[in-house]
Amino acid sequence: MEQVSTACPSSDERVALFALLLDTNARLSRSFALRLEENCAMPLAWFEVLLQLRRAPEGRLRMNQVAEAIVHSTGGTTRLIDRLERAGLVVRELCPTDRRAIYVVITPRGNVQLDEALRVHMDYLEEHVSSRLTCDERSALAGLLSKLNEAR
Amino acid sequence: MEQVSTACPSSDERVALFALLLDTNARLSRSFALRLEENCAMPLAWFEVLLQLRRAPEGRLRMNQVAEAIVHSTGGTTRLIDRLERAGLVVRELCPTDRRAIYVVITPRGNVQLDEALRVHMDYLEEHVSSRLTCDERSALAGLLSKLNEAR
DNA sequence: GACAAGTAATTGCCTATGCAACTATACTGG
DNA sequence: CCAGTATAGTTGCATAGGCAATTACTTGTC
Repeated sequence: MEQVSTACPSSDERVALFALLLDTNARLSRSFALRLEENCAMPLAWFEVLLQLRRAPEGRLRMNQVAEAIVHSTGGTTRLIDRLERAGLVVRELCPTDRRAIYVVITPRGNVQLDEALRVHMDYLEEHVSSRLTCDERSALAGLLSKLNEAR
Repeated sequence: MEQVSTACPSSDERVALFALLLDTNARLSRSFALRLEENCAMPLAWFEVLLQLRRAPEGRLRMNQVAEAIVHSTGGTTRLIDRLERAGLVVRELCPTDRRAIYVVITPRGNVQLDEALRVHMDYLEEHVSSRLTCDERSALAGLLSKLNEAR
């Protein structure tokens, strides 16, 4: 009647779900990152930053907001933005009301590159997402991920 | 009638879904990795390897299977297994029928540590998954992720 | 207004990991 | 059986990223 130990949790349904999430994410990001690198010579992290900047209401974010948005440490974000700035895709701007803060702003060149990357992204999504999930399934998935992702 | 450019895809529903997947994964793995490190002094990658080994039918996997299972390069996997072996959690075993191949096998010590890590994992899942998704929602999510994750 | 505590960003240092080159072994067709 | 090709794993090298310490600024308290 009794299982190996604490009811053998390695086959628990939630353990499997967590593993599946990691796995799905790893495979999709990996294959998309590869395609993005091949077609646009752009690392996935750059794409994430540029996308977050475009989505931001003011079209700009502060360093710590970038870090939060892409789930990086602030230290890592500093260097990531260094690289993006060196590539001319973003610029740092001082904040007039708080001299500690720095805004990250996308440049025209950054916008062009993001548009290009988004075209590649749409093709990728067509192949890897639209072909596997219907529109209803996609919105169901989005809803579930949102719930799972809720801050406490 | 016409949008900014290719129909402004940065707000496309699928783009958002992809971003949400990255984000959810990043937040959950980060917070779980932190907890695992605090409570078991075990990196998330070690946990993934040990879990995959326990799930494997024979209780062992070859190097390339480990790499595939955890979505790492083979080079990265070599060194990851180096570290796990140095910590005494797995051992490498020669394959009698193919002298190129190497089996990775979990040790008793590895099993003990994995059990401990699984307890921490279950607590984590209780807090972060069970509290946000019902059982039905979890299985719906698993189904959707599986479809999305399907190899072509 | 001065001091303590809090916050934003950067930096030093370290580790993990990817890619490509390499070695060793296995398979395949003549 | 040999040559050529494919496969398994490891290594050199380079880079991205985390953590903790640091600097600079701000806010709150008296």
